[in-house]
Formats: sequence, C-alpha cells, structure tokens
Amino acid sequence: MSTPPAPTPPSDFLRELVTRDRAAGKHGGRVVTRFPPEPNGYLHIGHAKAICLNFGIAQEFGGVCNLRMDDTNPTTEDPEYVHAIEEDVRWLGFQWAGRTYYASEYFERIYECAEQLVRKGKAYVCDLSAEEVSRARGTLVTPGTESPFRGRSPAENLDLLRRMRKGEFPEGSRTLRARIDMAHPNMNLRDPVLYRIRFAPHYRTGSEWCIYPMYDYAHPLSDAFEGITHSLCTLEFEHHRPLYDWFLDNLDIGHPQQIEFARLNLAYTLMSKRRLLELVNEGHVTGWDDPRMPTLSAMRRRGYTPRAIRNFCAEVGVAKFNSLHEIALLEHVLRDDLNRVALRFLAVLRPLKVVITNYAADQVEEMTAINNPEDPAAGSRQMPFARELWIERDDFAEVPPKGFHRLSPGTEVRLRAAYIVRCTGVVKDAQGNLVEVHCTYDPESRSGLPGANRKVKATIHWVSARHALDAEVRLYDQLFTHPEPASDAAGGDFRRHLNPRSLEVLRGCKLEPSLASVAPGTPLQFERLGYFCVDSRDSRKEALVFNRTVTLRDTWAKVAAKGG
RNA sequence: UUCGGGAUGGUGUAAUCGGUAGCACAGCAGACUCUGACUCUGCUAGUCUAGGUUCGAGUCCUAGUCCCGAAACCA
Repeated sequence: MSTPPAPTPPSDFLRELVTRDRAAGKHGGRVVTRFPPEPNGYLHIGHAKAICLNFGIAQEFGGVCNLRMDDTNPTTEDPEYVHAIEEDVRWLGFQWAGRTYYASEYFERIYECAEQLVRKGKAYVCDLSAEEVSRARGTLVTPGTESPFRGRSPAENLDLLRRMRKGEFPEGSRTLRARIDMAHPNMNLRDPVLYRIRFAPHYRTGSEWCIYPMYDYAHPLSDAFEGITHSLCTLEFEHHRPLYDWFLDNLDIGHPQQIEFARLNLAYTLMSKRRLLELVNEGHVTGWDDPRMPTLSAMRRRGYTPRAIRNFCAEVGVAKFNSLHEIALLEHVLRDDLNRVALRFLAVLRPLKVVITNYAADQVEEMTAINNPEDPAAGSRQMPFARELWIERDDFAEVPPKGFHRLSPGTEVRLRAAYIVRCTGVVKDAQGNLVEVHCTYDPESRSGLPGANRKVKATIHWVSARHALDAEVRLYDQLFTHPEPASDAAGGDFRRHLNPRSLEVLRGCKLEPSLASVAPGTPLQFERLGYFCVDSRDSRKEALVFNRTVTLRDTWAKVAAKGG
C-alpha cells in the first residue's frame, strides 16, 4: 500500500506566527488560546470560525484552548446563553480543559490590579458623567481635554476606589480611568474607563460587586491569568491592542500577544448578535434556533453537520481582509458531507396521482432500495409498490419543454427501484386541471431483473399512495434578499430586505413508510430533492415535520429556468 | 481631516530568499448515471494605478487611488 500524500498543513498568517514564536522559544514553546464569548446571545457561524481557529491551533500545536465566558457586563448576560454556548462548542466537536472559565471569577484579582495601577499613579477616579467624559474625549481629529480629576493623589484615588467598591456612590457617578494621554491619536488611549458603577446583580457573582471592569481592561488580565500565549480576536480590536499591551506592561502578570484576524461574513445573512436578537424579539423568526438563522443552534436544527461547518471554516481560510463569503461554498461543504452520510428515502413533496392501469388493484410488492450508495454498510430497505402511486408534480409535463426527459404522454420513465412505466393518458377535472396520470408498467422491468437493463431517459421517485405517510415539510431559503442586508449599500434598515419567501411550508407531503421512525437530526436524503431531517422541536409521531437542510444540486432547474 | 488595517479571476484563499500566479467554490462544455445527484474530464477568468530597481517584481522602492475599522460607563 502506498503512503497517502501528507496532508498539507493549513497555512495562514496565524499559524505561521505561532510557528515562529515556538521556534523562538517564546512562552517556553507553549500554545494556549481561548475562545471568549460574552454570554449575551447565541453563537453563530461567524463564531464557528473563531472556535475552529482557537481550538484548532491549540490542538495542532499540542496546546489547550480555554472556553471563557467574557461576562463583565451584568446587564446583558444570562446563564441561558452560557449553556447554549457550551452546547454549541461541544456539538462542533471541541473539548476544553475540564471546565468553563469565567472572566467574572477573576473580579477580585482584576480589582487588585486596579489598586496597583492607582498606587502607581496610572489610574484615577473621575467624577465626570458619561456624557462629560464622552465630550471631553475629543474627536478623531481633535485632541481630548483632561479631566479635572486627573490630578488626584494615589491616596485619594485609592480611598475613592475602595468606596466605589463598597457602594458609597450612586450608579454612574464615578469611574476609574487609566491615566494615559488625552491627546493620543488612538482614541482608545484617551484615559479609557476601567471600572463603572452598576448596582446590577451579576448572574454568577450576585450582588457581591457594584463595580464592573470594562472589556479593554478585563480582557488582557483574564488572558494573562490563564497563561494565554496567543489571544486571537477580530479586526475591530486592532487599535485596542496598544491598550491591551499598556495594561500588561504596567502590571507584572505576564504578557499574552493579541493577534487580529478578519471576522467571517456570509452573504444574505446577518452576523451581529444584536440584530439577530432583534429578529427574534420582533418575531421575524420563531427563535434563535429558527432554521433560517445563522446561529449554530439553528443550523443544527436545520440539519447541518458539525463536520460541514468545520470544513467550511477550513475552506474560507483566515486573513486580515474583510471578506464576504458566498452561500454556495457553505452549501457545497454541506452537501459534500451529507452525501457521504445521509440515508436515502423517497418522498413526494408536491404529489400527483399515478394509476398503473395494468397493475392489479389488490397487488402489493416489496421493492428493495439501497440506503446509501456511498456507503454499502448502510444496507437496504423495502418499499411497498402498488397500483396507485404519488409522483412529484414537477416530474410530469403534459407538454414537455425542450430537454425535459421525465414523464409525459407516451414517454417512459423508470420508477426508482421498481418498474419502468409508460404514460398512456391523463385525467382532468371539469376545470381542466390535471387530476391523475395513467400509466402501464412493464412487468419485465422490475429492478434487479434483466428486463430492467435498458436505457430510460429518467428515473423518478414515487410513493405508494395507500402506504404513504403524510408529513409537513418546511423549505427554507435565505433570510434576506440583499447580500449585505445591514450595509449602507442596502440603504438603512435590514428589515426592509427580509425575504418574504424564506419559509415555505408544504403540507400533505407523501413519504415512504420507513420514514416513520427516523430520529430527529438524522441526516436524510429525499432522492432527487435534497437533504432533510426530522425537526427536533415540532415533529411528532402523528404529525411528522421535516426540515429541508439544503437542496441537491439541480442542473435541470437551471436549464429549465433559462428556457422559460 | 487623525489613527489603525487592507487591496491577487465572479467569491474566497495560496505563492520559500525576487524566479512558470496555484487551490477551492461559482460559471461553461462534455463523460458517466436506476438520484438531471455523486464522480470524472476539459475550459473560462486574476496580481488597484503610475513610475522606479532588476536579466526577472504579486513580492523590493517612491508616489497615488480605493476599501474597511475606530470617538459606549458594550464586548
């Protein structure tokens, strides 16, 4: 057996940098990363990129990656989100070091560091209101002005800070600020706020604290406390890096390195937790796990596999260029994975009755169908065949368009895993609507028999009418009609670009009987239609509900669209 | 106007010290097919601009152009 070619190691600027650092003996060659979501919303496909990067790099270099809740703002955070985040990361296929970390568990140490900065004269208590601070900060092109409280002595600041902590001052009345440079061209260094007063209970620390650290201050310290070596974050934090470094330079607690990469953007959807929350709250979707949402919980419910998402993240690569990815790539990796694992079934979404006029009314045959041609181990199953069948409405045309090789009067098609039939006529109602199609079958053409070995233009799917299961099937399309619904180019409100046809509910769909006992989440292929799964939330034994994960590639649809 | 980033086919992403611009998706054409799927074959298409250095520039130098981000007691 020849050795398979060595998989080319993923190469990108992050991995190159880590490789260089290790070669240089930085951090003793260790690699420790972290994925630090704020528990104020559900994780989406954009987070998956960060997760794959942080956990992936740690794995590849023999290091670890911590899952850390960045929970320094008690007013927006909730344990519901903590659980959802943990579930999503686990589902994606990553393990973290024994337990979840929380920035909030460092509150005491973070506070001690603040006292240290105060003692060194690097931080001061400021009595300006939020609005005054904002005004004094200056603008992008004009320097700010120094706070009148900037000159307070370390002793006075220390006393004030301790009293802030004790709750002696009203909410919003004072802040602790770093003393850096109010004229700095980087606005993040114009005496940023370290602590604000909030008499809000925290979901983990309760009412123990009434002052809470800001992200810019808490984050580098949390990283340092955990011995993080490479702190990966998205581009918008690039000019926070000098501040990240400033805190660590002024505190002797170690110095992780912050490195920025471009966040993931996907066309025709949104990637902002705030806006996703608005979609949920305003009822444009049924919840965070509405299968049209880009959240991981929604994608899971819709039938995405973790492997497909991981492959997608690997395919998109990582750089510092703000890119917009086409949905086509996501769907490609999805189909690629589903094709390998999905069990095949026959299901008719828009039924049209077919009567096999030369087939005995009381006869039933069991047809054998392969469960997954990509995986012989998946075996086969039986499907009942009878005189009356359902076929797909689209598989019949009374007047076939050019290139159509499905069923039409006088032509033959093969019924998947059954017989070859020829259309002999149609039945219409008083209004001229097509009600049923009449066919004759060729008894010699049963699958497996020699008579089946002749060329027929098309093979179509079918379900025995009297054995069919009824089901609801939900077809999803992109949530927005604009590739960047929230961009300026889209002209304002993303709500204007909601796709009115993002959900199509089909009732009275006809399924082959073995679909009765499929577990939610099991990847299925309805042959010739797409990949589907049982809806984990709404499907019941007596009222089956399926989600369409993604369609099959449909070359004919493209041709037909052009022709007509 | 300030600061920080970034520009390679339609979309993304590679290219060791300066040495044949590669890969994936999409698109097009064909082969195969009991899924118009899968698979396979072929094709189309790219270095922001202008100068410069060099035998040779996506890569180095100079000057521009365009795009993104930044002024929460959010993260």
